[in-house]
Amino acid sequence: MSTRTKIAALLQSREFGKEFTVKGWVRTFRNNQFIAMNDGSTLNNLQAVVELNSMDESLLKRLTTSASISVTGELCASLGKGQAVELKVKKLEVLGDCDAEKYPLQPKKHSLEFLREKAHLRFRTNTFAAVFKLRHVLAFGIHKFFNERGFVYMHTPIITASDAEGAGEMFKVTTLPFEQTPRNPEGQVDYKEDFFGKATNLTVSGQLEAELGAMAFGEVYTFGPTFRAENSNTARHAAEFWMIEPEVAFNDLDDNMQLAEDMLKYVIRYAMDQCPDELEFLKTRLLEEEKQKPQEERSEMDLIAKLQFCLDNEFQRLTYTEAIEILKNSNPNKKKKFKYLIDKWGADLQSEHERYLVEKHFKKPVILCDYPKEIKAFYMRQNDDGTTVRAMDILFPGIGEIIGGSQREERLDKLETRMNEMHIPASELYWYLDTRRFGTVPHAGFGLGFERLIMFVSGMGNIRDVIPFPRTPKNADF
RNA sequence: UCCCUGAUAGCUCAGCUGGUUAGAGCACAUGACUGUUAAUCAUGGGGUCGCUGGUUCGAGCCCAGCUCGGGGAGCCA
Repeated sequence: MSTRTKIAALLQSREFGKEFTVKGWVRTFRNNQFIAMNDGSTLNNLQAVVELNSMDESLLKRLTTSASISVTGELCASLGKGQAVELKVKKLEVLGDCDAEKYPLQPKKHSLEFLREKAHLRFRTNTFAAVFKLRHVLAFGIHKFFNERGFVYMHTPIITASDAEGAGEMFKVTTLPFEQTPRNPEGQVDYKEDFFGKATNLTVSGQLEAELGAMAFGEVYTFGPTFRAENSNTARHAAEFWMIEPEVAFNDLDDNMQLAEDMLKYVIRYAMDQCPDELEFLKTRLLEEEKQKPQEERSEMDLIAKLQFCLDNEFQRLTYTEAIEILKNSNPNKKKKFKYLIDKWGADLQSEHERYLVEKHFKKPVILCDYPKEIKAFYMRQNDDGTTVRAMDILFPGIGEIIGGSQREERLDKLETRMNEMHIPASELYWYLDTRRFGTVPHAGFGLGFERLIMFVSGMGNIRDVIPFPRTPKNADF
């Protein structure tokens, strides 16, 4: 068995004179002498120094970008400036060659679009190493947060037969042959012949099932893949994404908003604690990128300052009605700069309105609540005014909606009436309605788009760059 | 799906009003140099100008359709 020291540990070590073995991949080989190598344990590279004429020339020729190597040598204080320690190479072995002429990545800046096409190799770049390390840390932080608060992690089904929720277009799951699908006497596809004996789809949300768990455990959360077959071509939509959906018995909407704000702040702080190098790198990357933009489009704060600002300030809470008033009296509305002008109560807010509220008016995360019932889902709790429901959306700068949630309608009669109005078949959701029949309680929950959280924390502008192998319309490579 | 925009060397991009041999930097190869930090210097190889059709004496450039990317919108997380 070979012992190897990880670069993260070695860069911290000051055991000069001691011999270590390091294994990793070449990032660059400079001056026929200096190997910058990385093993994934840290964003930082180790400099391994080959003494001139101490190694076979043909061996050094093989030190191309991304060749895998094993290096044994003595740790010493670096003579050069960029690093504190370096390894004086005694033994060098190439484990796997990498043909520099065929290997697509070069030690230079590549566009994100180009790297997206090389998704199988992009982990080897600093940017994506940082993003996907951050993704791991944020996922872990979310589990940590809920675990510390006594939530039960619940696995809701990926394949579901309930098509009544209306959260979006669904992917069909079937084993029926596309040619000659079995038909019933009316000529429709006969799903009785299908694998599950009924039409099934990939889940668009675990919420309804999570509510069932909350009625026993009190507080549960889901964290799993979610699928939407919408033909959405934007930087913040994917066909397959991960969603976190807590559901808490006895919580009202205010508790719900507090839980969401606490959770976001907890995981952002956790990422800042665990990934200082990664965030520093991404901050610099973003500053470089913004140099290309005209002055007025640049951010006022750098990435780390933005995250810190988010931690230090209360999210702005206001009702839909208050938001409409602000928008109605806003400059862009008066000067008719909005594409969709706000004239009356009841209109759904467009992206431009949300962005105005978050980025121009309040300049911090905003929680909007108490929306008109017409523009929200059937399960949201109706307010006494008869026109609004206890819904809430959390809007983040640059991202838009990062969380959507509500207090749920726990009163059976009100829920059934609303389902009727919205033509949702109660018979198919008997199991959901049973929670309101048997020991119903007020409860609330929300859905957090995991990739949108990563986008916010990493500063990446496209959802395709925060999920390893993104699935979007016309793209399911790798 | 709609609006705008783009596709030229392995990568990033320039290419004038349609004109004869399509360029640069980086990468790669060869050599020089040797405490470099995306090393530097010299030399060299490298192109189906996204695809299909059209206009024209002549198309990288103009027109139409298609494919894919980017920005915005809708749907939402």
